[in-house]
Amino acid sequence: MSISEIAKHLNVSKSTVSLVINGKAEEGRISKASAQRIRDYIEEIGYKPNALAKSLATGKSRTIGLVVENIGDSFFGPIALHIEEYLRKHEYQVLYSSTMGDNKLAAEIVQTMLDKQVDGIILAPTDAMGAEVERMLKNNLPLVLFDRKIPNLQTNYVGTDNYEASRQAVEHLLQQGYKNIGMVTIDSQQPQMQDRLRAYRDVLAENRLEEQLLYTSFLDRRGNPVKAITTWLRKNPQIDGLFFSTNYVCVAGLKAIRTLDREHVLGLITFDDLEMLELMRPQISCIRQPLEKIAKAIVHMLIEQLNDSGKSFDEKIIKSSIQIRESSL
Amino acid sequence: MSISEIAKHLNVSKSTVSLVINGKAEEGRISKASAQRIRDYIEEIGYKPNALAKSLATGKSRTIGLVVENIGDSFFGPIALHIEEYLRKHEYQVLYSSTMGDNKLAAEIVQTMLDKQVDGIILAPTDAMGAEVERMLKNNLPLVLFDRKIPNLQTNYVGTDNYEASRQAVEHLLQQGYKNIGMVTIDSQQPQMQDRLRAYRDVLAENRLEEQLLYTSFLDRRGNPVKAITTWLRKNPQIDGLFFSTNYVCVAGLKAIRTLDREHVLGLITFDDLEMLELMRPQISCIRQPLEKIAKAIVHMLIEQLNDSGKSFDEKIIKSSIQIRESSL
DNA sequence: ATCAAAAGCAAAACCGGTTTTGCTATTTGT
DNA sequence: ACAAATAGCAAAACCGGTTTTGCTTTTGAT
Repeated sequence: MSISEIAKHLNVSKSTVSLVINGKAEEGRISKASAQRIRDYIEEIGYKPNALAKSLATGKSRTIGLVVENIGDSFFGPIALHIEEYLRKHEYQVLYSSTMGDNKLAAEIVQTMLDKQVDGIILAPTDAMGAEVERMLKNNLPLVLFDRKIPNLQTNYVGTDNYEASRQAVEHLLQQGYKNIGMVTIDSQQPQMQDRLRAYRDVLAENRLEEQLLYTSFLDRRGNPVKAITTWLRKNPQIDGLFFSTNYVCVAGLKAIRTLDREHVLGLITFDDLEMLELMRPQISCIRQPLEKIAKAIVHMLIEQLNDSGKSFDEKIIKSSIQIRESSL
Repeated sequence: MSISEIAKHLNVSKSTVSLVINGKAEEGRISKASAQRIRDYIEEIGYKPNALAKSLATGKSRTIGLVVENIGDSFFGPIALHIEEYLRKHEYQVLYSSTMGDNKLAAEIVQTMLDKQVDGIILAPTDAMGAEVERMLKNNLPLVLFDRKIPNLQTNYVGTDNYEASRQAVEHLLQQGYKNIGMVTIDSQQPQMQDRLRAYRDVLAENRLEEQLLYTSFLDRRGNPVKAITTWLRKNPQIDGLFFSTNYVCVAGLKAIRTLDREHVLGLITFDDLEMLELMRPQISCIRQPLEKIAKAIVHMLIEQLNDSGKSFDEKIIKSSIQIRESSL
């Protein structure tokens, strides 16, 4: 049932009904009697406005686009949950998509969201989204990047202290007495991955140790990360400590180690916590990003920009904590 | 830039532009020359139609509402990913929300989605959503329930063979020689949980064994499931095998077992696979639901109803497989 | 040469709302 | 008693599209 039908039924005009519904009876100078009559009828038939029509008229869709790499991932999934919960408090709903790291797909997704007139976008960009992001900025679209930035571009951003936390992780392994520390990461230009890598390299260089790096690919189906890590570890038996750059690399790494049955000689630490990690024996230390805090900061930053489009860009780094779990070395 | 501005610029009418954009130049009898001129200009300025306006006019939003329990969960997250991917093939986008098992919240979420004129809804209902679901059915809204049904209500539904798979799980433990098999589940009326429970009871009864049941609550924050399970196991030292009813119950159970340092005496099997499960020692068997297959079936069923609103309700049970991982008994 | 059919498009109506404008009837002020 | 102010609302314009209708003009057939 539409507003016009209601108006017709009550012998008033659309505008009158609309004003009453939106609590503008006063300023629209609608008599209390008429207002009440309209409210009663609305209540009686359980009228719910068509949000599309409303959005078209007001220019506000009360929908936010959330673009992540993979909603099924143990980092992005919970982040998405918290983002959704915080956004709900501000009466926004979420239109989401997973890019799976695909630039072309990511660009399409963003475009579709813009077509659907989202009021803002929360984006974990793929590594070549500069053009899309610049377009959004030019259109003054409320936008918050998270997890990773676009190099050389000023935007709103929420992330963690990738470099510092990674340094601590690697230094922890050194303090534990491991001498040949390897790192497994993905072959990606994403800035957060580069920072984690740089931290590893810096710490090793400062300690005059040799790097043992393995890049694995998770994107194309042909690559088998577990196998790659297994082969690499077999070829480098001197490695006694490992730093994984992110959650799914860690899972692949652990599988590889299991194959080799060498877990007892490795000191392990990974970026990102996984709930099951604390159950593993030997235990695996990790860098834990405070997911809820990150989500809160993202939403807060977005809401600020929604309320003041002239606001200058903001950047918030949320510190991660090192979760030490002693391996039974 | 809007269609009217384009029309004005080219000295044609809105309708002409619209017809050309939508590939209806032929049937609208627009000359090839005009059509090309319009197409060229569209291309030049990179015009993208306002999807809201389009939806309002056509009555199709090309958006599907996806309501899950928790998008951060290792079952719902990956399911959501696959649903999104399949829906994209049909050019639908996803508006999602997590209910966290809250009936009131779930009802609100569904209402907001309906207000936003979603073309259909994919729903893992909370345990008291009968009224909402009936309303949607009455409105002939394309709807697919999954993971759990509403008792006594005919709807589209995709799920797994909870009862059969659970029976196999419990029987597997028996075959392994475990004599006192307990079950940990949530205190919920959700039909899929009831089916899993019933299977456990039936198998035990058939074997004249005594039930060892623990219901834990994950909903209210005050309950501490790990502690509850720990206490229960301590009080029942005779238990030598455990069946967990779902993924997060399993995680809590494993934590409890770790506290007791009793893992070596327990045969374990859980509903739902977790990627890290295969890495645990001792290994934990599981019932693995084929997530991608389930997602595919859900989307297929929804698309069918979108294309034929008169279609009768369908129900698809996707078989789960038992993933046996031998515990080092 | 004449008339019907078809081509080519403009205009208008519609989707369901919001917001501004403008008209009439009643108050208020003097 | 009369003008000005205000109350109360209807009507219209608008958001940005789609779709139907209807008006000219051209083409084809006889």
